[in-house]
Amino acid sequence: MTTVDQKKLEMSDAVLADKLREVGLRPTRQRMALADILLSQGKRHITAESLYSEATSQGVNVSLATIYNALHTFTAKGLLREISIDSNRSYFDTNTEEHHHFYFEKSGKLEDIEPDHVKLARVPDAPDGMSISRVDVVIRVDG
Amino acid sequence: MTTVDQKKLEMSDAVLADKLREVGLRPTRQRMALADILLSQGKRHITAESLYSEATSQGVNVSLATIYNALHTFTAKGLLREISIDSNRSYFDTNTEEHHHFYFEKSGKLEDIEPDHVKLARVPDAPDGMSISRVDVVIRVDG
DNA sequence: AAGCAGTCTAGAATTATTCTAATCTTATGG
DNA sequence: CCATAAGATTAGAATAATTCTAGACTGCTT
Repeated sequence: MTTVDQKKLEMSDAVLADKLREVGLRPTRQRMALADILLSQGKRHITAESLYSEATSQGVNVSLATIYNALHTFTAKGLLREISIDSNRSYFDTNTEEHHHFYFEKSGKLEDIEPDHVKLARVPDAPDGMSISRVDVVIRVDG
Repeated sequence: MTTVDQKKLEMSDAVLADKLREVGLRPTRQRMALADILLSQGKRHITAESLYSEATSQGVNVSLATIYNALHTFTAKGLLREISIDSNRSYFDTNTEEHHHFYFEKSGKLEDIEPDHVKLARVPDAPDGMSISRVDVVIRVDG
């Protein structure tokens, strides 16, 4: 954050802090650092490990427990979205808008699909008095 | 299998054994027992744990390692299909045909969607010389 | 400035899955 | 048939990922 040499912050600390407060989270030092990594750059697909190493390599000292806390609370508050590929591969997506993914089976990488390249012609009604909270489409390609 | 009182096998041992041999798996005692649970009843959504307890409660003695082996080899051979919901919830589906799912966030249960109730109007081309190996649609409902 | 609720941390604990290496089984070929 | 080799199974150890714990700390309100 302001503590180190951040050349091209795309979001000021004030804006980030507000973003956190908006969803009811206190802008603590660690959360600010993680929010900076997660929210002030473009859309990204992140894992607990990748966030952890990115943070530590930037000189930000957070425990792994805090990484998990942050990922979960951010997700619960709608700042992130979780995408699960298989039992041991799950990503957090910084893009929370309706969109879908390619999954590359070989590399294990995830990639956004251009929104207008997928279209659901028919979506079933939710059973009973339930409502649909989300539709996920994952297209697996063998590359 | 034939060792115990199986009242209403919906698939004879011979048929099951052939099914295994067809995909290059030897019909061992354990695999037969698991294949019976997995393949000779209707379409089901199963976890490692649920398969394990179902097997043991039927008096079939298999180690957990064998459960995982079976689930993975069956999946690799196309007898099962894995569906991952979130980092710690993943199911094996005995229905390997193209179809999609409702996921009930409250109960954690999965349910097939009638095939003609979902329709993808547009699917993107796979990048490069890659090809699409599978399309998964999971519709989350808040019930 | 003080206090409380919320947050952070290291390390222990838990959970799920995979590995190991010894033993056993199935399919085969003589 | 029997011997053999490749393939399977197993218990238990090992690993990996995530969560828990309890004490220290910090942002926010007054």
